[in-house]
Amino acid sequence: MAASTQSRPRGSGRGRRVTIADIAERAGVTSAAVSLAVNGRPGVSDATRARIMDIARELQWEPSPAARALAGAPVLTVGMVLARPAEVLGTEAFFGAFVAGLQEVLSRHDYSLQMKIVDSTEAEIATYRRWLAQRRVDGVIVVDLRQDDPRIPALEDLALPALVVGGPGHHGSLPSVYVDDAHATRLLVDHLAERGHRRIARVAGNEDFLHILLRDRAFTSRCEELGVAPVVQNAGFGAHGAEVATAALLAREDAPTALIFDSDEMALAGCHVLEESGRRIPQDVAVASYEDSALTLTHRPPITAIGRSAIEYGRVAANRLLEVVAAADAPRGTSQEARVIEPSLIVRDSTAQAPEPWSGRGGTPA
Amino acid sequence: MAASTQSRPRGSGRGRRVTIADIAERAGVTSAAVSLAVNGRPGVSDATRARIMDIARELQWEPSPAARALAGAPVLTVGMVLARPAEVLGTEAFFGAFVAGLQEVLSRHDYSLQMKIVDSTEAEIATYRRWLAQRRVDGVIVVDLRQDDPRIPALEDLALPALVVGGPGHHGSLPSVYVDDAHATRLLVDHLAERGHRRIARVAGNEDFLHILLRDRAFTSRCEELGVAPVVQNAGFGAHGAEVATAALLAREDAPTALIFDSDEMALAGCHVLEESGRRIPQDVAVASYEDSALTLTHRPPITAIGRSAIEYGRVAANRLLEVVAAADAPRGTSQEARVIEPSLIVRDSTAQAPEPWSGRGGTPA
DNA sequence: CTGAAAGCGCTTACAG
DNA sequence: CTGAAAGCGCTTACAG
Repeated sequence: MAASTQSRPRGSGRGRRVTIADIAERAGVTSAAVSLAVNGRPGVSDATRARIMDIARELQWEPSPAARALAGAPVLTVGMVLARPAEVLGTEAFFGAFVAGLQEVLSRHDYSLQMKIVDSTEAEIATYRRWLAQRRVDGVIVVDLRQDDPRIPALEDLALPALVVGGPGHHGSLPSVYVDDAHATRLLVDHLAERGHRRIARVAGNEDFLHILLRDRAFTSRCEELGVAPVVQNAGFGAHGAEVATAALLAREDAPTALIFDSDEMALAGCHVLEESGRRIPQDVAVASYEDSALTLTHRPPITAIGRSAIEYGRVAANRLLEVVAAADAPRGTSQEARVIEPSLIVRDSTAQAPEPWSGRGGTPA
Repeated sequence: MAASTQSRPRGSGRGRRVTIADIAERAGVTSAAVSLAVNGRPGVSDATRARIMDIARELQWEPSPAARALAGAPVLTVGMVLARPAEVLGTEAFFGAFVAGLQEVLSRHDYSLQMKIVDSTEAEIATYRRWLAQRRVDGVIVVDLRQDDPRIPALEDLALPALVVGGPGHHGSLPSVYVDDAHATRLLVDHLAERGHRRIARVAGNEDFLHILLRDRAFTSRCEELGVAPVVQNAGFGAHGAEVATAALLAREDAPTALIFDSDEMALAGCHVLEESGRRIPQDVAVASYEDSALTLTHRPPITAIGRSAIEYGRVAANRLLEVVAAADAPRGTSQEARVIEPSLIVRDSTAQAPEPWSGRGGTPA
């Protein structure tokens, strides 16, 4: 190893680190001048600023985040607390993609994302409180929004810049970004109705989450508007729930001719049940998913899905959070507003065909 | 909002924060004594320590990470740089699960994970250098190990505690954790050979990565030991590559009777091609995957897979990294060693059956 | 076991 | 535009 073997200061780092004092000495100015110069603030002449910058580069100076934070500057970190077990997060395609999108934007702005996994909503709120007291983060991003979520009043009280992912509604006075699930629902229902389906079922995920609830409502009301018979089958989350739910739907006398699943994982699981039962997709049953992914694309037939890219969702959330954090320093601005992501429908073969006429084994003809 | 509207110190936080000076004053000791007490270090009597702790709790004191870091204490953060676009990361099931496993362990130890996405290996190395200079992290975790990886010598030089995920070999003098891919390969090949397969193909991912290369080698040599004809079909990563590769294999005169895929995503894509071509799994072709997931389990038939849980891999890596970081403070210990994760084989229906006798359309009979 | 002090590397008023 | 200083909240020697 090329590193010096003599004992170095605690932690790490080879030799003494370069500080603004070193730069100041070389430049023949005070460290305050250096601070102003490197932070692009007025107070030094252009000539001195240039000289200082050159020396900083030459000395390979890097600012100390700790010193900056201690002196009151932003810590350039945002936090996200997850009150779900690693097992659940790890198996959900949405999580990885969302985080990747967040990271991409945050990294570009020299921000980092601090994540923490806890096991209850109370622990989540306690973490926000602690992060604020420690000045560990400049803001937080709140996910998995629920109806009447206790985190919202807690955060409103805390004066910690926060962005809620989810809505509309139920995010109190906090800024939010969300995908318009009602619109997505209408896209799906309209598409299936157009294809001639008159009995459409929704295989619904965990209804604790607000967006699931919003889909339920939009689904029922849109079906009714179109004179279509809506069925909502609760499935909890995950593949297994979707299998059971699909089987239950198939067993009905008036079995639906089209199924909409809340996630790509659920859709796949449902498809397998359909195939096993001998149904063909889309000839016997049409299938669509609220979540697009490599899986929906790869499946045979490829599955019609809502093009809400989780990566893009992450990017939008990160950009919005950075705005919110920046606004927190400024005089109270108009940062409360929500931002909506408009979903699109990607039509694929799984809904390519009209349902075959029902050969009278019960159920109301449309 | 209940928060005070009067101007508060820059950043955030309501009112003046509680410091060890406040505790010291209340307890009638110096702040040094408080520091010793709250950090569980000797130097204060048990009685004073207890009194100090009580007051700290009462005042809801939280240590300032910035002040601690500036004073030389560990920053309680580890870093991970990813030199892959968010798009790729986001669609890979492994990433989310691995991160979830890392986070679970790190969170429990009050460590946080700092991630950064860059677009080249050079940028990755530059990031390590910068993080070290800034004292931003206590250590880093290196993923996506390649043959003769330039990051290894760079990190050996940098005296930044680092854990390599990958191996064996090619991690230089750095500690490493890895899944024994050679062993996994033998498990798969042996299983298929036992089932009577004599023409086995490996649909291989991106061979830039060391673990893919190690699988290739182990695959060929094990097949030869067992008198089985090995075929390695390069597919790059992702679903599309796997489809093309599978189709190519099926087109061969001596088409294999068993296919091993490098990931669950690839396996699913391959299965769809098989199904489209009219092949039945496992009657006509057996399928196995190096990566287990909800998808391999949900598929019909369920797919035989290596039980290398990405979440568990993340947990092991996190624990090992924490050891490495702790060892960096201590006199140079024996932290260079590698730690191996032993994979297991989960047999499912996709390999349930012996291949049907080859009705003489070419190829060498076994 | 306890006290008084220096120092970590910045930023931010406040004088000149 | 520039200088001298205080302060952020800790930890760590170093004396008593």
